Amino acid sequence: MDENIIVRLEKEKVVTATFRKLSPDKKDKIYKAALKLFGEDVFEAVLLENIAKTAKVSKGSLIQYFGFKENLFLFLAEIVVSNYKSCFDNYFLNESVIRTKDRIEQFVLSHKIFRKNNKGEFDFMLKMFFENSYKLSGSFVSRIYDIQKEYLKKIIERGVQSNQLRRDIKVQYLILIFHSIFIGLLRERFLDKSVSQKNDFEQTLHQCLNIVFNGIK
Amino acid sequence: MDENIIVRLEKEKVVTATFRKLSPDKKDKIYKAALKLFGEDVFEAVLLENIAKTAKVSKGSLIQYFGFKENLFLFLAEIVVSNYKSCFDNYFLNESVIRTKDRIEQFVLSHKIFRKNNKGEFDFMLKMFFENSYKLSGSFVSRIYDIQKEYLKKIIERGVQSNQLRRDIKVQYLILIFHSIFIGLLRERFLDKSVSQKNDFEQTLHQCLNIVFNGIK
Amino acid sequence: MDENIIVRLEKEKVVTATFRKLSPDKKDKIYKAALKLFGEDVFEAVLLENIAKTAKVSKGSLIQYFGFKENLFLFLAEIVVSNYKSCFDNYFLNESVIRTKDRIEQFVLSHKIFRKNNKGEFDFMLKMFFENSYKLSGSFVSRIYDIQKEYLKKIIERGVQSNQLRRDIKVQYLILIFHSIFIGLLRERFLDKSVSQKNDFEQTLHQCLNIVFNGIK
Amino acid sequence: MDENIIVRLEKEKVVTATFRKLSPDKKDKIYKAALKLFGEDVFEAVLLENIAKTAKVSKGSLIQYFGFKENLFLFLAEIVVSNYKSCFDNYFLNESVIRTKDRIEQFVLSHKIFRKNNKGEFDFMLKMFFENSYKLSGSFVSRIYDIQKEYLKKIIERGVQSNQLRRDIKVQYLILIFHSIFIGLLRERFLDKSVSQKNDFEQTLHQCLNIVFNGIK
DNA sequence: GATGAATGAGCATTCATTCAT
DNA sequence: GATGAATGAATGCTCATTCAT
Repeated sequence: MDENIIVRLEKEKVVTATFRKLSPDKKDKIYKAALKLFGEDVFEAVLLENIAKTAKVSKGSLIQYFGFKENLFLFLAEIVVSNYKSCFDNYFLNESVIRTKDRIEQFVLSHKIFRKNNKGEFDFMLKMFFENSYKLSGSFVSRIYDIQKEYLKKIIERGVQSNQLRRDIKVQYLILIFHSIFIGLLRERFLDKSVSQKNDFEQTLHQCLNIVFNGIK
Repeated sequence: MDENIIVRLEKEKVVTATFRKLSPDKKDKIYKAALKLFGEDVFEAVLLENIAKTAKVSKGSLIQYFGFKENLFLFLAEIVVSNYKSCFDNYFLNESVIRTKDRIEQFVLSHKIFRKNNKGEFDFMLKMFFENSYKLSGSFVSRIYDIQKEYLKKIIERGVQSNQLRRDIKVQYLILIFHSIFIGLLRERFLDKSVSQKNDFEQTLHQCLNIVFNGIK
Repeated sequence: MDENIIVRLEKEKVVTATFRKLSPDKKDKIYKAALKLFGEDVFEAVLLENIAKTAKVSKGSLIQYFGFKENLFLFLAEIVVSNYKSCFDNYFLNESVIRTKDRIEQFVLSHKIFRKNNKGEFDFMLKMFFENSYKLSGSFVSRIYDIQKEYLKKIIERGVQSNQLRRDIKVQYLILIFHSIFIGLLRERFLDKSVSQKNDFEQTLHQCLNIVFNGIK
Repeated sequence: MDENIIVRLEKEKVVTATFRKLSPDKKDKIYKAALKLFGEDVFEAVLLENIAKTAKVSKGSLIQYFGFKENLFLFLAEIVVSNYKSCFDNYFLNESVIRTKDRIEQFVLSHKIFRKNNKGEFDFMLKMFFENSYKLSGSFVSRIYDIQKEYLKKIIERGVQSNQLRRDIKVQYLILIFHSIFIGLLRERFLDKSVSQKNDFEQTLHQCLNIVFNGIK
């Protein structure tokens, strides 16, 4: 957990000094407990009592650390954003594919690895994307989306530079298209309980990208 | 309000006979009040008291009509789905454009008219799509999405028949692409409070469709 | 149903003129419905709605007939007392046994016939005797007990006159003993769910009377 | 208050750990308050609010201690049974009379002392015996009756052994007779508001026992 | 007179937050 | 600093009674 964030959150009165001084171990336990429970249920339905029990601290301590339930949520969102970003910053440092289409495909697919290594974070994100409730969660989603779009932007701009993509197309449109497909796939794969047939995630992604690259006419 | 739905909901114990027998006017008042408040806030945060006040009935009556708060929500969702469907069924009866790309574009754009004429329904749908909370809302979203995908399917299949679309592309992929872009646009247009620049809805839609139809290479 | 009682209850504002003017048939339906439901549950747990449904009248009518739920109960108790009394007044007119001990035994046993012919009344009485709740039910129990004690008194006084019973024993003590055993037997037979072995009602009654008549020394 | 009972009730989820950890003083205050109010009124008519006020705790605390109103009642019944039993177990340890008839008489009369020292418990028991309502109270009455019958059984069996009672009489009949008279006397003394003359409790008890011992012929 | 829709006072229960230890 | 007991505002739901038709 990035201590700089804790320091900043303390200034913003989201966490207290008492929380900052906690051992990293204890902070992490609280983070993990909140992640699990806010990833399972809607803000209103998550009880401080349960988070406390899961984190093996007292309800009183939780309040002492964050002042309000809402702040605990804000702290959580902050760390998840940070973890997501550092995970994918790192991914792009070690990216092995080169062609624009492949880079987009691999970026999306790499979320499978993220999910494997960060089950809690992934579930929380899904909850926020598609089943969130609390007014604050909107900001979390926007921040994650912005990060994702930023990555896509870099890939696309590089594709334009290297003449893999037509220069007459505005980058922002492509970002929107790819990001929408990404999110649409996520929803279909992880949430849609409807009768419509479940497509294979990888196959569908591959074909959709082909379509967008080649056109459908 | 379609009385057949009320009759069905009565059988399913979602509404009571007392509600069924209410004057259409009163039913509508209650529907409108629920629509407004469930469109503004999360299930847990919506108070029966406020719905009652808005609909100018007593809390006791509300309970008498629906038995439970949850049933009031279910009733509401049912009517919104019905209204959405009948609105767009009607739209397709009077559709004036012919080319596949135009048909998709017009379908999406026609939601502006839907929004103008059905502000409450539209806001409620956005709330459900992107800020819902309650477990039941998932089913609502799936139903609306399925309806939208059904429309897209018909347009696309016609496009294939008339040789406007390549025959080697599976329809389901195209549905996913167009629907995702549609939803992505909706989100960006109506919910995204992020710093990223707001794109013009119509222009963006037009360009995105062009891109998908022509390919980006 | 004795119309004189209805007239008296109207004067006492327990029932309204509207109720009095009802057809005997309808009055009886309401009586039967109240009997059934107040015999099954505690005053507070009996809903006017259910009585109305059972009697096939509207809740509004019930209120119109009695003004208050409590009055409906009072009416009911009054009729049950009356029915009980006329039933056993009649029993004593046709009594066939002569010996004091047999008369007491037969009186108690004849409640089996009362139960067979007046299931509703009998269950209601049990409910009142042992599982009542509402302050008013105390008065009902006392009235029934007084009637029963009156019968016992007559039997015992006759026994004294005819030299079947010792003259030095005060009648009131004998009444208390026999009545207590009667009620104790009723409770054990119809209500006691305890582990203690269930005794056969008739056999037990017979033996207990023998004991009291013969002494236990 | 027997702490072992509290521990057992905690296992049975009738009371919470929070309640168990309360100071004996506070536990007793709550017990006394519940005793008073459940002894005055029917379950449904007893308000948590009033118990809380009487015990000088908050309604929230009451719920924290017992979870449900019903559990508070169960706790209360448990302690009353326990208190009754230990009181009379102790009574029999110090019993001074010897003759069977006297032992029964003294046992019944000793309830006067119980009443003096345990006014709350006594009133609660009367309420449960004769004016209870709630389905659970049946179990309470049976348990108290069983305890009383157990005492009578021991006295009677000893009487048979010591040839004070005829050996040809089944003990269970005698238990029924004496217990019924006991309960009948209680009812007449403490509850009967009827017009029939009130008998003197002690005198009546004495005479009734005489009658049963000597026979009435 | 009959109906049943409308009402709202009333209550148990929930749970974030406070606070004493 | 940590704890968890104490609090009470808040809310969904019940149901006798009222009242308009």
